[in-house]
Amino acid sequence: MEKQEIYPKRLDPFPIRSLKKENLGNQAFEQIKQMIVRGEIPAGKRIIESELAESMGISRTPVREAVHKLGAEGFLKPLPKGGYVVRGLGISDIEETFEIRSILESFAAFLAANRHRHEEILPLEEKIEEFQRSLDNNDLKELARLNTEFHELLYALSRSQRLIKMIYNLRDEIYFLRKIILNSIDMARLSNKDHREIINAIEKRQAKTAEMLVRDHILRGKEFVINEIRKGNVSINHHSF
Amino acid sequence: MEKQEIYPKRLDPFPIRSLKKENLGNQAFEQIKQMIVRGEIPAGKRIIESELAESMGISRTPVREAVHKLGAEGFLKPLPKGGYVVRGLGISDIEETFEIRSILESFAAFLAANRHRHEEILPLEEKIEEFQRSLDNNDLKELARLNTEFHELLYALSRSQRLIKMIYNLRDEIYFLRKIILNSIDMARLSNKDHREIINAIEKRQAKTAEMLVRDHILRGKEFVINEIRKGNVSINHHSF
DNA sequence: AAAATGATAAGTGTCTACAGTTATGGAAAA
DNA sequence: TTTTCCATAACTGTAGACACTTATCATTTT
Repeated sequence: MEKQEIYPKRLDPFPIRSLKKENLGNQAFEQIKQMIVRGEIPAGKRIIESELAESMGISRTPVREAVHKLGAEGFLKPLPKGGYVVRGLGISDIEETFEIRSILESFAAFLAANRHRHEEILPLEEKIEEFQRSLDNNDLKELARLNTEFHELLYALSRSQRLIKMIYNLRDEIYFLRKIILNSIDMARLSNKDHREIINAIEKRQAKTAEMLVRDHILRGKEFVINEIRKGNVSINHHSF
Repeated sequence: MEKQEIYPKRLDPFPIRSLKKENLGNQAFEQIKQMIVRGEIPAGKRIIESELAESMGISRTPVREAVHKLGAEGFLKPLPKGGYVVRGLGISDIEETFEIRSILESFAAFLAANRHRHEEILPLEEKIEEFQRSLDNNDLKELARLNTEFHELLYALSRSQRLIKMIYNLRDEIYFLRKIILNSIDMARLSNKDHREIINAIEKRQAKTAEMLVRDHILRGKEFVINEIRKGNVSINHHSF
């Protein structure tokens, strides 16, 4: 077989959290991470530093830096004799990730209920309205973005930088699943209903209620996703060998 | 001032989780991490790659790899114009870390209650007994090790690799605080009493009870530590400038 | 045809060199 | 003496080279 691995260019916007124009190492990190979480590099594929370096027009050094960081963050799995492969996620990995998210995000909601200032609620309500409008217009492609923005606003209210970072990391790990729920119009409606209730509880500083609502929100999402996978409506990354 | 930064050698054993003899990059990672969490490199000190490289007898490349990973994991804070400084922890960082730990570790206990096999309880009970003997003999220097081993055995029962890794990371971040609680004989006794109750609940598969016990266990630890810091009995890293 | 062998290619880990940038310190100017 | 300015030193980021290890594949051997 010819050496013709092509790494496709940007499909749709991936949330780059730290977009201060960075050095090559960090740029490489974000780009490669995108390719992985989107499945553009299939699970099980070995990472070849020189290949990536060439395809990005830079030297191996910054690529290497990026690859090792991705290894440390769990997106790549080290091989016994050096190098990495793209990690694949089995159903139990996905369940695990949803469950930990349910713990962390519900805790963030708990903190948000206690710590938010009143003015900070309005932007969240606006996101909910916007989401609703997109639903009513059947404009489904906006939903993923609005959903992400809603959650990011929400977590910020927890005032816990560490917690937020952990949540983002977990979300990125299952980035490729993010649209499954919202593609079902019924689930999308249910989701926004949840959001309303969550904001309601937070606004009234009912921390325990908010916590419980978020936990159930995420666990319902988990059940739906797992079911879709089991029914074969969604394919998760398979090892390419 | 002369260039004479000396990085002291190993004081007491730091738990190296992956001690398969690694490449220089990973060795450097572990070594530098130790220096940081033990405060051998003071908070606020800028990391100088060539300095570390020389002191470890290797080139800058593997050191650089290690330093960047430590940056990604939060042990080092990036400087606006390149390079890193050792991050310092304020009281609120410490509170934050304890709180997230309380969430994650209590969840691990919840899972452990549901997922453990019966034979796995005995080793935990033995650790508790050993801890008790050390207490009775006033052999306090063993307590930190036994405590760590107990908790590691416990988390393993959760069968959730991701969760365990997150817990370890958080524990490492406040490694330098680990002895404060156990240095108080009263708190150490209380701690082992907690451990007994926790194992009891887990053995009976009372998941919710175990969860609650662990949460309170950790939050009590937090209160104690914060108080010691406030009273000035313990000094947390200060920026060296 | 299957298995063993060895040359070659592929790939990581490590080192060194160098460019560009920021900090330092001392001499010149006020 | 204090401030300004410039040369120099100190570092990081990036590239490229090389050594060593592992995989590949054609050729020989059985």
